Amino acid sequence: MATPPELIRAEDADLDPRVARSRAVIVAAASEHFMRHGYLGTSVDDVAAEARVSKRTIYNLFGGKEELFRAILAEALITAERFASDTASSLAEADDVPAELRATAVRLARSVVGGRIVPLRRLLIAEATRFPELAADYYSRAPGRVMATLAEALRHLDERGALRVDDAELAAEHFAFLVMGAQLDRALFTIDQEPPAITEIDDRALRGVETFLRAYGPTG
Amino acid sequence: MATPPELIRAEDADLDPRVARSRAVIVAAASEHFMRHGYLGTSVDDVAAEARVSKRTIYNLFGGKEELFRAILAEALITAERFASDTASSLAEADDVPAELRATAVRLARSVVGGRIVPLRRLLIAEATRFPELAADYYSRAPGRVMATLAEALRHLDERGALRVDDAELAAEHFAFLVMGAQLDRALFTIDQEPPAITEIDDRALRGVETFLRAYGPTG
DNA sequence: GCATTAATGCCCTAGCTAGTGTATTACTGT
DNA sequence: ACAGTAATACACTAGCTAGGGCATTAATGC
Repeated sequence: MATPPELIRAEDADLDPRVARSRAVIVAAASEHFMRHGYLGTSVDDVAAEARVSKRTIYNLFGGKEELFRAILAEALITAERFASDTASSLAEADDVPAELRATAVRLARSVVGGRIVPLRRLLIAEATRFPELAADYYSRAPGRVMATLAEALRHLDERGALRVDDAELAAEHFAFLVMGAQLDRALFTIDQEPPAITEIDDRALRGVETFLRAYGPTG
Repeated sequence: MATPPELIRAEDADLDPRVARSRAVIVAAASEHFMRHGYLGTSVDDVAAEARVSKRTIYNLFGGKEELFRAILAEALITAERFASDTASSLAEADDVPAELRATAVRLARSVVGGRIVPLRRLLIAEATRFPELAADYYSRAPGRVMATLAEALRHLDERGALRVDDAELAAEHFAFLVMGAQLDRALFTIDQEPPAITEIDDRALRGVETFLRAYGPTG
C-alpha cells in the first residue's frame, strides 16, 4: 500500500496527502496504459485496477476519461519541455566545438531514442486526429524548443567563426535528424524488439555529427 | 450506385463482379476510416455505412474486423512497396549526379510528405502495440527498401568517383533524413493544418541535398 | 477526540460493438 | 430462362464501457 513519495509532485505538497497519493498512482497507471494501448484501448476500470484505486476516486479527482488523458499528457509534456530546454544549452559558448557537438548529439539521441519519449510520441501520433491540439502543442514545446535552442547556438557558433551556418533553423534540423532521425523513425515502428543498445545509439549519433561537420564545419 | 472501375484491382478481374465491386468499395471506405480513427475507433457498421454496403457483406467477404484491417494494410503496403522500389532506381547511372540527386530528393519528399503515406504511417504507429508484425513489415518493405535502393546507388556513385561515400547504408539514411526528415516528423503530428505546399516541400528537399553534397561530394 | 473530507464497494444504466442467423431480393454466367 | 450465388434488411445476443448514486469506512487537520 505504500506509495513511493518520489511519485508525488511538488505542486501537490500542500494538498491532502490522500489526494496527492491518489493522483500520483492514478497518473502513473494511466500513463502506462494510455501509452501502451491508446486512448480508446484504455478503460477507466483498467486504470483503477492497475492503480489499486476505486474507479470512483478517478472520477472524483479528474472528472472523466478525457480529463485524465489530458492530465497525464500535461505532465508528460512538462517533462519533455524541461528536457528540451537544456539539451543544447552548453553549446553556444563551448571551447572545443566538435567535442561539444558530439556531447550534445549523444545526450539528445540517448534521451529521445532510448527513453520514454518514443512511447509518448507514439501516443500523440495515434491520437493526433482525436486531439489535434495536444499533438500540435507537444510539437511546438518539445521538438520545437530543441530546434530553437539548437538554432540559436548554431547562430552563435557561426558568428564566432566556429561553423559556417547559413540558415540556423535549417542547420538545426539537419543536425537533429542526422544525429537521430533514422533511429527515432525506426523506434516508432518497432515495439517488440528491445530498443537499440546505448553503444549503437551513440555510434549513430557520432557519425551523424561527422557528416554535419563535413557540411557545416568552418573548413568545409 | 456506379463503382469507378479503377478501384477494382486487376487481381479481382476473374471474380464475380459483385464480389470485386464490394471488395473495392469496402476496402476504400475501411482505409479511410481506419486511417482517420484507428483500429478501435472504427466500427464495422461505420465502414458498412460509408461503403453503402450491408454489414453482412463485410463479414462474408473478409471474415471479421481484424481480417479487414489486415486486408486494407496489405493493399496499402503493396502500394508503398511498389513506390519504394523505383524511387532511386535512376540514380546509379546518372550523368549529372547532383541533378539526379535533386530529382530523387524531390520525388521522395513529395510522395512521402505530401501523399497518403503519412496517414498510413500514423495508423501503423498507432497500432504498433496491437499489431507489431504489421508495423515491422511495413518498415522493412517501404522505408527499408528505399534505404537499400538508395544505398546501392550511392555505392555505385562512390565507385564511379562521383561521391565520397564510406558507409553507403549510413549515407542513404543521411540523405533521406536531410531531405525530408523534419518535414515527415512534423507531418505526423499536425493534422488540421493542410500539408505543406509543394514548393515548400521541394525547397526543403533541395536544401537537404545541398547539405548532403557538402558532406559527401567528391570535392568535400 | 472530533468534524471534515477522501476513498471504497457495489449496484445500476444507457449506449455501443463484434458478430450471427435467416429469409428475401437482385444479379451473373450459361 | 434458369440455377446458383451474392447482397440486403432486420432482428438479435453477449460483452464491454463511461459515468453516476450512495451508504459505509478510513484518514486527516485542528
